[in-house]
Amino acid sequence: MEREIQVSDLLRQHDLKKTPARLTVLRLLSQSGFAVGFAELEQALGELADKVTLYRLLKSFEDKGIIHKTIDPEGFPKYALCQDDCGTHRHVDRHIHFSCTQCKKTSCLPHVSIPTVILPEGYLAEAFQFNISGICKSCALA
Amino acid sequence: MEREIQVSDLLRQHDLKKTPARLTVLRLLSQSGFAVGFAELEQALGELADKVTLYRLLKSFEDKGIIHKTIDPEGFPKYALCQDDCGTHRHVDRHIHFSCTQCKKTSCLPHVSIPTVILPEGYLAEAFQFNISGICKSCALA
DNA sequence: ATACAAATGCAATACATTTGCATTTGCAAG
DNA sequence: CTTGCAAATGCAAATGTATTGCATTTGTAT
Ligand SMILES: [Mn+2]
Ligand SMILES: [Mn+2]
Ligand SMILES: [Zn+2]
Ligand SMILES: [Zn+2]
Repeated sequence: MEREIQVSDLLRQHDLKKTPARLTVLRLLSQSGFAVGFAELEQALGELADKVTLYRLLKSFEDKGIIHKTIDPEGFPKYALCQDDCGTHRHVDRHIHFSCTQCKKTSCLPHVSIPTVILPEGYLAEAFQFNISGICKSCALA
Repeated sequence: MEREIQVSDLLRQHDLKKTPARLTVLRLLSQSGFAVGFAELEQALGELADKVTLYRLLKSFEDKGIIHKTIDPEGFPKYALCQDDCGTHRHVDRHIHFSCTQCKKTSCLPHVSIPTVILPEGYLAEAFQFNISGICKSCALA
């Protein structure tokens, strides 16, 4: 019940009511080692909640700084729990994403150091979005 | 007429017929220093061509390796001429993109060197997509 | 000038996401 | 344990974006 308590707390901390749909989504995201696509979340919900509800809760989670969205190289949005100190309408997800061209899974890579990009004179960097695609560890071994 | 000849050649080289819509799009892309959004291209075409035609010609340009598409931080696709040696179904657009949060313009930065990202053991990088957002040169000065 | 494949226009379709509104539900106060 | 109410949800409709089918037009090689 360790994890259950964690996701409940996450909701309470952000003034969001504890509903079955929200708990299911947060549980899946906290257990999966990957960024999860809409379809997979929808399937996990099953009859538990409508597709519209999923859209809405994802939106509110994102607004609250609980999850972040990343677009994989094929254009599909993937969702993952924020690991950094994100807050309401303030995201600081400074990490690289890796998408496997074979298994199509997207991973957050918070331990990979962010390279410094030297921009031309006059440009001011504020945020970035780095996606690397290739073969993931699992697929490489198989 | 310098540029006109260039875009005509571009079409001929890729076995694409020289049509008003295609010429207009290529001229705009070759003149604009930025990656251009669908809406702007559509406006440039005016009555000259249908929206569907624009979708189709962009698709064929991309397939042929004439243009590449990049998704800006707000999710809008932007199109730009390929600068590297891309070919039919073979893109090698290895450059960084910069999107200004103020003027919303996206630029290709072919002269910015690509940083080396050290991935965890077992991962094999094949391609990347780096987008930096911030304030562009023009907006910084203004 | 002719012929034919390629390109286009228009309508219909497909699909993803958003919105409006009536109903239900979580939760806090009494 | 009830009650009250804002928050959350379900369902239908609306929106927005991109694709497809098919009849017609157009570019270009001969
Ligand atoms: Mn991430
Ligand atoms: Mn580019
Ligand atoms: Zn994989
Ligand atoms: Zn700018």
